[in-house]
Amino acid sequence: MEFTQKGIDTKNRIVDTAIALFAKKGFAATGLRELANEAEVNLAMINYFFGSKKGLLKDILDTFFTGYSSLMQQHLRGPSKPEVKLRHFIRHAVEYFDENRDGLIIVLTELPHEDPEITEYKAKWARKMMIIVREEICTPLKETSGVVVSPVVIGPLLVSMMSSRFLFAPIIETVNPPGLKEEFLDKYTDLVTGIFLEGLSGLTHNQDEG
Amino acid sequence: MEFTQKGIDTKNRIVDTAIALFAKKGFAATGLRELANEAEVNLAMINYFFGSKKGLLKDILDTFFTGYSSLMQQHLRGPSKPEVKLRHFIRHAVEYFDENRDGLIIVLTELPHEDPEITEYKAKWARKMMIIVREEICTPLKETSGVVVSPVVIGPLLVSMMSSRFLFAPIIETVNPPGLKEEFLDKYTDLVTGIFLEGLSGLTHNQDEG
DNA sequence: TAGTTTATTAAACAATCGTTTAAAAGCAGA
DNA sequence: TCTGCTTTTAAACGATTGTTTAATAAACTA
Repeated sequence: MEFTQKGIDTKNRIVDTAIALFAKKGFAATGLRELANEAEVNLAMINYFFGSKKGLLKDILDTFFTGYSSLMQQHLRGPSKPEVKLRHFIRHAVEYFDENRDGLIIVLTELPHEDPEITEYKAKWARKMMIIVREEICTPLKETSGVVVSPVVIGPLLVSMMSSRFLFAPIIETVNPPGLKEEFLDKYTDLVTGIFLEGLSGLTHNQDEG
Repeated sequence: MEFTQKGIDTKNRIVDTAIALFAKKGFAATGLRELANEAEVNLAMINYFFGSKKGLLKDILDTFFTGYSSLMQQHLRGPSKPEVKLRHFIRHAVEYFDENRDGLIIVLTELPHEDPEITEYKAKWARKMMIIVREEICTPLKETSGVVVSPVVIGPLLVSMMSSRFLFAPIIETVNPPGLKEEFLDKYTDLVTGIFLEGLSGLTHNQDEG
């Protein structure tokens, strides 16, 4: 079964609106008819291209994980010192999260939920990422600084820090009107990097007020 | 409408199993019939006590927010230095998260989702917490250290750090079998506190391997 | 152009959803 | 025991769910 150009177009249209809707309303709370209408696509096309609703979710998760995993390979692997690599990685990861806010929200909100079809799949990615964190951060850190941390603790901690602003964004923007600041991303990256490496006491002269 | 003891019992039974199911499968993915069966309660009792499914969710969110907000009032308010208060607060918050893992997961996974009935409600709590963070952390930090951070950035960041392990727990435990370590909570608290205040470079001799 | 594959459509499928109803049961105080 | 209130029950409500089917349209290939 080969896809033609027109087919790819509608397939992308489905994925794009699915990402937006799943992030806004949640995966389970989003109906396929609503999705089909929003994407201006016939209802049956979703099952035609993705087999099932969960197949569509898997496709979305896969895209996000692939991009994130590639970022880890690219910036965390290598002989440099962990602190140096972390600086680079955090900058690119935050940027990636910003460009894929909805995908990030879907991943984080669906992560804890048990679903036999999806769980095994998520575990596969988790394993892959834990290995990198262990080999590139935990082990070197132990050898050079004597600091012993587990990858299954420091990994999620780092992800949570980098994604915090984006996960809370929908509710924050109802409290604090969206800043629309050009420099926000840089400031946020500096803050996360600074705190992760040197803590609150190591911060000097950040200004992201507003 | 006054509740009798028997009524309170079944009401609690509904809430308890709802917390477990909502955390495990997600709010929208959990059916009321499944919940009623699990709680060994008649289906109609849910609407009888909580008005609607969303009413039940609100009740759960409210309990969690009330407890967390109380913790902020208790340990963040006061004349002590921010660093000192933060140490105390983080310890108690992590403990609270551990004792209410399922409630925490429900809050975090439902947070980003748009729902007119719930959004306004969540915003009310968010506002309340932001005020405390601003007055007790951001402002003092600015005056003493010159460090300028926004409460809508540092607040979510701190929450994300403290909750990271619990949010990722379900998927991590499929990769790394649950440790069941008595001392884990203390180690985790020390790690979060240490990184938040002094960063990765400030850590000395943590061991939570396994 | 004929033949084959891919894309799209409207309609129907059975199942489940949250909610409501009206009647029965349980339980209090008088 | 009777009265008024709370709790519980079974049944049905209409709406919506994800999925499938069979037929048609469109696109590509030889």
